[in-house]
Amino acid sequence: MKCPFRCRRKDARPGELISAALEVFVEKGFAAARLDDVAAKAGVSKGTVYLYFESKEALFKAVIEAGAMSAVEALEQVAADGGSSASERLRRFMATCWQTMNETPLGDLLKLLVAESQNFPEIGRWFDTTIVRRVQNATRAIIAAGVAEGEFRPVPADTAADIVFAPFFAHIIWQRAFGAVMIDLPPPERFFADTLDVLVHGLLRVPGTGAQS
Amino acid sequence: MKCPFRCRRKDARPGELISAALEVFVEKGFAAARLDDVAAKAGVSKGTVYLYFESKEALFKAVIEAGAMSAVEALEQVAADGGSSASERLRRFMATCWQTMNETPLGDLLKLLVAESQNFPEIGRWFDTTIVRRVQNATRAIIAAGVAEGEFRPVPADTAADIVFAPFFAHIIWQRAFGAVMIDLPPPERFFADTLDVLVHGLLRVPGTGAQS
DNA sequence: CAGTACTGACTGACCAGTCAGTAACTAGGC
DNA sequence: GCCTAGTTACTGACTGGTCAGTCAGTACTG
Repeated sequence: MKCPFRCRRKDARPGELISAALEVFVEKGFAAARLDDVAAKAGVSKGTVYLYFESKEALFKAVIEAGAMSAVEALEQVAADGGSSASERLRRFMATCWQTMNETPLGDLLKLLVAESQNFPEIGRWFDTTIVRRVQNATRAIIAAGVAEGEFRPVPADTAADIVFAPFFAHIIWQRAFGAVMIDLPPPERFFADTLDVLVHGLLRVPGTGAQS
Repeated sequence: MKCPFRCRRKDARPGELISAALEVFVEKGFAAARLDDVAAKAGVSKGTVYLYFESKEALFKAVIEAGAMSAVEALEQVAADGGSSASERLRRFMATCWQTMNETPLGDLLKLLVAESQNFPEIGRWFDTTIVRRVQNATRAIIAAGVAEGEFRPVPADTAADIVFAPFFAHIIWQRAFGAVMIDLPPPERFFADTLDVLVHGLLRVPGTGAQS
């Protein structure tokens, strides 16, 4: 179990390399990231990277897939949730998304994709079908139900879903792009609570009904 | 005036190079952008780039500054606008910001900065003080006034300002990152109108007052 | 013909990707 | 237990391609 130097751990390597690569890619971007840095961060030499991944691009794809898959599992559970009111379901769903974004690498991943998807359109498309559509459809369904039941005022569900998601997306990206420079960003919990409050209030036909905070 | 080939136009070059560079940087990112491509797009050879800019990084900074400055001027005018109600002022201010983002290169610039600011923290800081603070403060002032006059419900002005801005930021970034891949994004005008409607409704103490669309 | 805007072949650095060599483990014979 | 031959995870010096940055030379201008 103790491996001071040059130890052999075939099973652990891919995971270690992927998480090291995620860090470096998020920090530098794909083009500026050096595989020597990734290897060093994972405690191996560059040659080892090529034992487990075909190329830099293959490593990049593996990083995206690994991160996204762990996130999809977390999101999967919430879809089947049949809670009381629409605003209640929306609150719970958004809370889970927010948590997933911040506690899994999905947030970092999103920032990485925003920066790089122009150079990797296939990955952008894959991300769209695997993650974005799923979350979008779930949000739309909740809002559409709320509108149908008369709890929400008659907003177009697809646009409203985008609007609900936007502030959280913005915070995730902004934090990761400028967080180091702009120290006075609001704390995540407060941001989440206040934002959801304004959004739900904006959707409700009878204001004050779905309030919580 | 007509310059078929190898003509001399000292005054026009910097501007041409900057706008060519903006395109290439936005498309590829700083690290992956090649100066040969920038030069070709501007209709000159790579050597010419170095007659007007010290280095690739200097060109990058020039791109940012040129784009941001043209935007600041456009925003400057709106601040001194003393229009009727707070929701009216907010609508007008956001409309100008939205227009500036889409009609000047500021939107492209923002996407570029999101992708690269980790590698250029000074530029991130500069952008923060020159653009972000200004817009943020203007938005906060409008919302704070609306709250003080009782038109808006008592939300924290700083957080509310971030919330108002987020959807537009998100749309700008999303469009530029994934626009080519996801064809069914809402058209900008409709997105703007619907979003502002939900947001203003969410802020108002007496719903329906500040409506327009 | 003097001055200058511009060119494009060249250099040197950097880095993705390779591969001959090494160290760590394993199985089997004693 | 100890040696040994075979296997495999890992290393790091090396290669080849790419590209930022240079500069001697060219073509246009007045």
